[in-house]
This record gives sequence, structure tokens and C-alpha cells, in this order.
Amino acid sequence: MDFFNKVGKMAIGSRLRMLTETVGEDAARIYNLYQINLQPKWFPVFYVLQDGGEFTITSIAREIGHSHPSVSKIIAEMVKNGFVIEKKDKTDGRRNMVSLSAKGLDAAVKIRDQYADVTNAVEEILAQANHDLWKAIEEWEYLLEQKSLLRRVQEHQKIRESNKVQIVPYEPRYNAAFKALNEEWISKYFKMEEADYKALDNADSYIIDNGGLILVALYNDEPVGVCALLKMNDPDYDYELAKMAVSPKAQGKNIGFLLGQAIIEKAKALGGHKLYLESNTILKPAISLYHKLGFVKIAGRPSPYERANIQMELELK
Amino acid sequence: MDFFNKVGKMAIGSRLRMLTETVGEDAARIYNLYQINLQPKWFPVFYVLQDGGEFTITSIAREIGHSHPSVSKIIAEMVKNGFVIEKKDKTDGRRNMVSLSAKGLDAAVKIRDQYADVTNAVEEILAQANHDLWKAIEEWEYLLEQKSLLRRVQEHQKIRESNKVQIVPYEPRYNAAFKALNEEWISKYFKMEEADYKALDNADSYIIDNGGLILVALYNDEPVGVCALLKMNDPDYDYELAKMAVSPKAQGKNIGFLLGQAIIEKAKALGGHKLYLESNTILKPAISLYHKLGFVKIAGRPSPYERANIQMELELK
DNA sequence: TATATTTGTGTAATTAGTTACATAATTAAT
DNA sequence: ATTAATTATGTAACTAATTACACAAATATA
Repeated sequence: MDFFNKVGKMAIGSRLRMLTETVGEDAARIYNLYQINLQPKWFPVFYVLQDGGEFTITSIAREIGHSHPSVSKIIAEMVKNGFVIEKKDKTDGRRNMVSLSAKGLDAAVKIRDQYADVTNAVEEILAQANHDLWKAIEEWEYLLEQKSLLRRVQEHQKIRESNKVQIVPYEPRYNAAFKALNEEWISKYFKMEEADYKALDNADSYIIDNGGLILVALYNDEPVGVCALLKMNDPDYDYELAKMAVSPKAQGKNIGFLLGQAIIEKAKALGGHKLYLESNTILKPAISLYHKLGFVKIAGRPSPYERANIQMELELK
Repeated sequence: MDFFNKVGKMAIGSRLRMLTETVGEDAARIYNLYQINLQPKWFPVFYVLQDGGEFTITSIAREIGHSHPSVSKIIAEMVKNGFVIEKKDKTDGRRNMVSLSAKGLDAAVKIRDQYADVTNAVEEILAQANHDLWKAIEEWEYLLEQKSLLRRVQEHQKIRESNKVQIVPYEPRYNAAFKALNEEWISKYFKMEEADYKALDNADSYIIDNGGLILVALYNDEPVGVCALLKMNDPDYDYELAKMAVSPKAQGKNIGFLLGQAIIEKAKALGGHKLYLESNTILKPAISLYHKLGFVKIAGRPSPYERANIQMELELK
């Protein structure tokens, strides 16, 4: 079973599970070593109650990090075995106040020896090891609270996927993709307008020949995202960022951001000073992408598109 | 939930379980991040099969450290989902040969990215921590294999209990205990003989007045073990170790060993050179205790006891 | 060669937790 | 003073593993 060495760090979950199981099994046998008839799984609850205090089910659950139904079941078992007594709180009818019975308190005294023996045995192991499992677990708890494993994996996924994405200049053979990708989201959220057809059907004459440009994002050599830069005849703005579209199938690869960055670089290289865009606030991911790229909201301007309800600009530096 | 800090090292089992759960939960979500429709719990099995080999259920179970019913169930699920194909081994009708289907092999290729991302994320965490969880788990696995947690706890228990045991010289008030403890084991394994009654009923006149002595082990001031040293009229031996008895209720506290050691010390102090004892081989714990005390088996000598079928001696140095 | 043991597998029951849902009691908000 | 939201609890169903048991096939043994 050198499985784990073959698989590597990725299997840390499985490995943790197996160690947990080994320790857990022995815990059950250790409880049998002492006269007290406690079940190992009762231990955390028992520990909270051992000084004689009264607690509610949920406060115990919070304290020991279990779900409340788990504590509820454990308490039911301990009551049945005579270790615990329940009583309704007079001032709050929901609360089930739980405390140790005389038998439970007696067990609490007897169990001290077991605590000492187990603690000593665990500390013996920790002393024999070079790497401190206790502290390592503590650190993992902290680090995972700061940023979950899921989020860390997502970040690595994004970076890796980003590297597979290529941003290339528009060529006539991407015309179909340019139209299809844009039509997909426009007709999903709104409906295609006259201006859309003009721009999408005649990208070369309407956009490129007018001093604009288009960038295409390739993933496995497939066009999965597009973005256009339109030359504006306006004293305030040089270019408009428009027709940004990313295939839903290629989400989570940072493609929108990569396209946006690239188009901004192009605009700078062309000597632009200020970019303009218009969009709609129901497209939340798009708006937040524009923010991430540095665009800020500006007051209303007339727009040829019915669907536009927000305008933004970006000062190029 | 500073529960674990309050409880201390003893709670390492619970703490392990919770970390395992946290990691496990995220693992499930991570699998959803990728298009492959694999369940996290399939992972170890899938990993073994991924290179296209054929395996039996039990060989997979051995490799990944699961029970075979667990693998059996996982395989059944993977078959149902089309990732795995089963076929009976022609030369051995018991064997169910298992391998990845075309769909499974396809998933094996796709999953490589996920492996990389997860490995990187885990290594990122390990790099951020001062204490290496991976190596710490590895060490615990090794240390627990050498000596289980159960055995370690048992040892600590024994030491602690030993300290509660007091070995004191015989007094007339222990006469009842001396008789009862011996009668208990004699009548359990054999039956009381004439010589037993004589010695047990008249400990003072038969043992002490003849130049022998008796030691009593007290636990919580209760006599729980006894052992006698009888003066022998023999050119080869000075004393016989006899009437050693420990209450079954006081097992596991090392009492037999403590009594034996003490009686040997007494024999030395009295100027003895060689001890003798007789016993029966069906009393295995007793025989192994005598070995531990240094006694060695000798060739047969006549004995007044029917039940004696082994003789041992100890040279005092 | 007959018989006993070992090996491979599957099914059923158990375990220690979880989520999902229901409901009553209390507290907050309009 | 209602109504809405929150809190405390319990029940039911699920999960991912385990042990216990059954049984057939293969191998070892007398």
C-alpha cells in the first residue's frame, strides 16, 4: 500500500481519513480499558458537561463543532444510559437544559485517570516524531479558514487555464465566431437590434476599416471570446470598448479579463487617452469585470442601443 | 470553539476527524469544478485503474487500504456510471476483473489538470505552514504501526496503576485475604488439596514460624495480591516461592511482577542462594511472569501437589 | 482422492456523522 | 399589535465507510 507515495500530496484527504480511522478505532478499545461505560463519541459532549454546568444542545454543538442533531442524538443516548439529565428551561420554552446526572458526575471523576494516560500516550508519540502533527493540524485549520482548499484550487485552475488562452488579432475567418458569440448573450438577455446586425455582419467594414480593431481569445485553438475597440468621433473619447463576449462553456478561465487587458494595451499603443463603454446593470459579471479593468461609472450619455443603462470610462495612463 | 485547546492532546482524534471532514467537503466541491463526473470517493479506485490495467476487487482494496466491500460497492457505482467494465477471469472463476471503460480512460486523461491544480493547492498550503502535515501523518502512521495507541495507553495505565500498589509484610489481619485469593484460582483451575488447606488455614504456624514469609499487595488499602516464601529443607534450595495469587479484579496493574520482585529481594536479604517453585503449564500468565522474574525450567522433582507439572528455579545474585 | 483451509466476492447490518425539513418559542420590525 | 425573522430542537433521510456473514472456487493437506 505505497499508494499514497505514488499519488502524492493530492491524496492528503484520503490519508487524513485513514489516520483518523486508525486513531478512532483504538479510541474505542481504550474506552474499554477503563471501567467507565462511556462511548468514545460521547467524549466531546461529556467533556463540556463534566464540571457540572447546564448547557443547551446548540451551545454544546457550537462549542465542540458538531451539528446540533449530532449533539441531540448523543444526549438522547447519554440520557438513556443515565449519564445525563434534561430539563426544560422555565424562562425559554425552546431550551432543553442538559447536565450530568449523579452517575455522570461520578464518571467524570473516574475518567481523570484515562485522560492522563491518553494524554501521556499522545504526547509520547508527538515527542517521538520530528513533525508535530498537533501543530500541523492547527495550522491547517487556520490556513483553510483564511482561504479554503476549494478557493485555492480554483485559483490554480484559473492560472493554468489562463495559460492555455491565446489572445490573437481578428482575421476574416473568425467572423462567424465574432457574430455567434455576441448573438448568444445578446439574444439571451435582450434582443438583437439593428445596430447589432450591422456591426456583427460587417465587422471588417464597420469596425476595422473605421480605425477600430477586434481581438479574439483562442482556447485549444477554438475562438471562445471576442472583444472590439471602436473608433469614436468624440472630443472626449478616442475608442469605445464593445462587443465583448465570452462563451459560457469557457467560463472560469479569466478570458474576459485577458481580453479586456489586451484591448486596453492596444488602445494605448494606438495613442488613445480615454475609453468609453456602455452596458446594462443586469449583466453583473460584466460590470464587475469592467470595474476590475479600471472603468468607472459616468453620467448618462445618449446611446444608439436600447439596452444600455450604464456608461463607463477609463483614463489610459 | 476553543474546545480543543481546553481539552489538550487527548482530543487529537476528534481534531483529526474535523480536519478530515473539512478537507473532504471541499474535495466534493472541487470535483464539481471540473467537467468529469467522478465522485470523490471513487478517487483511490480510479487512480489505481487509470493506466488501463485489470485488477481484482481485493487487490485494489489492498492497494488503497480500504475494505473489500467498500471497493466492491464503489466498482458497482462506477460500472453503473459507465466508467468501469467487469469481466470474469476465465482461469479463476472467483475473480472479477475490473478495468476502465473507454469513457473511464477518457476521464483519466481529462482529470490530469485537476490532479495538477489540487497538488499545487495542497503544496501551497504545506509551504505556508511551519509544521509539515504530510510528513507528520507519515510519521504517525509509522509510529502507530510500531506500537498502537492502545498499547501505549495501556503502558501508561500500568505504570500509573503500579504506583498505586503497595507491597507490605503479612499481618494476621490479612489471613482471610491470603486464603480467599489463593482459594479463588486453585478451585477455578484445579481443586483444593489437603496441603492447601493446611498452609492457607495456618499461615502463621506453617509458613512464618517455619522461617518463611508472606507479602501482601494493597491497592487502595485493599489486599488484592499475596505471595509466600517457604523455607525448604533441601541441599539445593533455600526457599520456595508459593501461594502467589492476584485478584482478577486487579489485573493489568503489574501486581504479580511487583510481588515477585519484592519476594526475591526478601529472599536475598535473608541470605538465600537459590529459589524453587512449582506450577502448572495451563497457567500461562503465571509461567510467563516467572520467566520475566528470571526463573528457568528444571527437570522434574517429586511434589506434594497433584497439579504441579512444571518446576522452575532462580539463582539469586 | 476426499477433506480442510484459504481466497475472492457480494449482501446485510452498523456506525458516526451529516444535510434537509418541520415546528414551536422568542425577538425584532413595521 | 401583527407580522416577519431568528433561534432551539427534534426527526428523517443520506453518506461513506466499516464489520459480520454467506458462499463459491481454488489450493493445500492427510
